[in-house]
Amino acid sequence: MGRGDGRDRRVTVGPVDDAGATKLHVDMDAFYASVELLDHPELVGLPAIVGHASGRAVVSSATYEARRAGVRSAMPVAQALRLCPSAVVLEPHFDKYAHYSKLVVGILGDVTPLVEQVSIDEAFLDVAGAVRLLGSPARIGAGIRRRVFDATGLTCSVGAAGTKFMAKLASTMAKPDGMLVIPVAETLEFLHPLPIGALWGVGPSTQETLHRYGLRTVGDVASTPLDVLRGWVGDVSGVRLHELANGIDPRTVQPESREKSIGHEQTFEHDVTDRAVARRELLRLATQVGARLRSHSLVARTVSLKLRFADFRTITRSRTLAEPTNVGKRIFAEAVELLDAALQPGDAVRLLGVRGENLLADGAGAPLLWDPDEDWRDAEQAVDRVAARFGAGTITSAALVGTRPRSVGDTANAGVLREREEGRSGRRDSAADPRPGDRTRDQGPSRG
DNA sequence: TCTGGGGTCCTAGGACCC
DNA sequence: TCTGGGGTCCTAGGACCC
Repeated sequence: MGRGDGRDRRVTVGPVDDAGATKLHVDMDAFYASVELLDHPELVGLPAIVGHASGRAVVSSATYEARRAGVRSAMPVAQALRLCPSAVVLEPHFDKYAHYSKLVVGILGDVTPLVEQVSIDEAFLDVAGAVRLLGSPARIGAGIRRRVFDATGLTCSVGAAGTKFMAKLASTMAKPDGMLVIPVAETLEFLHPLPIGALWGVGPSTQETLHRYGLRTVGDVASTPLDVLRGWVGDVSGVRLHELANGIDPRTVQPESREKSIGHEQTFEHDVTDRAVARRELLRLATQVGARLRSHSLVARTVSLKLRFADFRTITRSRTLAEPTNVGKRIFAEAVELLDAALQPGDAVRLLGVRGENLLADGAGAPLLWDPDEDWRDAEQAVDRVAARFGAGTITSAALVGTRPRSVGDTANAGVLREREEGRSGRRDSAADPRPGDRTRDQGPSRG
């Protein structure tokens, strides 16, 4: 019944009560694969997957033809090809996806300013205030689908319901290239027959826990006493699951969201035992993180290292700094110490990751007069240049590294600043000090 | 041919302060 | 002198989402 119902309502230009269904979820269909097919029209209707061709790659996206053969995203490409040998493997082009994503978000922004982009291919809209001007939620949804297709040649699916969770459920059921309105009055009727995995936040682990207690459907969760549920899955998850299962989702559409962490990670093509190779990769990652922090005008107070070993065991190590930073070298210095402390002789490393956490706004307006990822000696020369131009004492060391000047009298000496930031006693910095010749090789060939 | 890369959120324990 | 309790910060791990 459930699925049949969904199909029947896919075309919503009918007597569907959409008045209260003012939360919309817009989800691009097989986004990366569909974008790639724009450039490969000869592949339309054929199985195709997007992913690197390299050994450890996984599927980023797959056409519906490939999905029919069992291909799923996050599946190893090799496994996907076993399931679907005729599938064409396409290299991803993230710049293209970002481009189309922007076009779509622009269209959504014409409907209402209340657009919350959840990922590159998904967004929520609150259209409660737009209905007077643009018509009912179903009309608005249909308009969005038409405009997106006209502007990009890509299809999307739209769900409309009374809450974000139900809207997302609706778009999922409408896929591909469909729209589904779930009238508020029919919320529980839709929800309760679904398997518990349909609940937002229920993955394999929680599902197994709930199965152990005999729960199979969302309706089962809804009728479980809250306190019992909390005992099984924890206080916060218990409350959330109980609410969602009863059609309650207090989350509003949040147009602006600030990032809480910025990181990069890389799985090696082959596990790495050479410490120097690992450090070089760490420097590359830290440099990227620093650059992205600066491009967002942020500084990180905590540097975190992620390490995955050959056996897939994964650990994280983090350190909170006395002074927040967005300087690649500084991030690298912390990360490499964490790495050296975590690594045992002979360890084979599968993946390295660097992340900046505890983000703070960088000082507004402190201009970068020197590229922070240049050598420290350049910093000292920069100090001289700046002093010559503006007069000594007009520029602070903080401005030099892109952080907010804390006191105008700060000494304009990067060396002093470096010592202050590395303030903990007894720390040697040899590990943090790549030898001169390393630099060119750090950029490494290999990628891409 | 085992298992990517970008994130968020929650839990739990210890340190530390009052 | 036999040991409370709350709050906050930090760290580590893990579940989950796209």
